[in-house]
Amino acid sequence: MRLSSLADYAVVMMSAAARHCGGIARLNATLLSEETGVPLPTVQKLVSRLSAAGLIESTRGTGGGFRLSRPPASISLADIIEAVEGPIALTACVDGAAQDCCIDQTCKVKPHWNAVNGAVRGALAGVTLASLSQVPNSPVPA
Amino acid sequence: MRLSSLADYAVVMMSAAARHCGGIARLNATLLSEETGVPLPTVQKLVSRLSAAGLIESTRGTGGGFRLSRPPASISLADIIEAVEGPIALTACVDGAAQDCCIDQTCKVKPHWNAVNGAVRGALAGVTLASLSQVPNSPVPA
DNA sequence: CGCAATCGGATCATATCGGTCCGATTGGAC
DNA sequence: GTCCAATCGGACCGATATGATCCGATTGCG
Repeated sequence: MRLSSLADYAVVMMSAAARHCGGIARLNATLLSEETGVPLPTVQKLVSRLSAAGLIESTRGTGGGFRLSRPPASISLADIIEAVEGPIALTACVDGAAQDCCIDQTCKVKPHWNAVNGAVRGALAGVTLASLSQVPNSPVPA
Repeated sequence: MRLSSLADYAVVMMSAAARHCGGIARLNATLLSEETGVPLPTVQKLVSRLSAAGLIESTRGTGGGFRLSRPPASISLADIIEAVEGPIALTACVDGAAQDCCIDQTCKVKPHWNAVNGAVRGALAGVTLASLSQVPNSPVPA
């Protein structure tokens, strides 16, 4: 019931990125590490995952870096957490995924997990990077 | 963002207990293990934690066992999860607890976590053992 | 008074996670 | 055109936390 520290770092990172450049300018992992205090290798790992998830766009080479691929207002905590931790599900027995759960048939609890998962996910989806960063002068993303 | 399997087992156990006896009769860990399919040692461990949390009352000795200390309607998922996993908090930086978070001062995200935690906890607190026992189509297990 | 059954705590193996390192790729500079 | 430097990307390794197993303490009954 506690998200991994990587996910926490990712939220902080994305929030810092949104606050810095509003998703327009390009920044590198080293700068972001200095800004947020997150260890550089961890930032790099997170950049990899976030890039694979399509939340940021990374560019290699000298002068490279990355930037938000979407406006901060359209990136939610759910997006970031899913990118880092995988699907948001409190239990492994989400429907659609066959499990080795030995009590699969007699389990009366399983039908209720989806509702709970949806509620949790909704709570996370309701918080965007824009609301996290509270950027004063850029309320409208380009 | 996924609760431990122990918590999952605990919910299944409590649900089974509520369904069996409605919190009145007394049952033992062995029977519950056979009913739910949860390994016996795990059931015993969970009984210990749940008993320590005050959710169930255990009795030692021959013919002992345990029973729900409260009606199923007044026991929620939040209670069970907190008993097994500790406080419900997505991050370690809940207010009131000093952290070694190096970005404590510059962290703009921290004030928002409490709202998210509250939303998640509310979603879990809204589901009680009584509602878990009620299966929509109520198929009688063999 | 002895025995059996049950909970309770302690111990150990396992798996996931977090941190670190090295290589592949790309842009710029000469 | 070639070399070099900076950066991302993936892979390896150690540490922490979790889950399962085992043994002892306690209690009721015969």
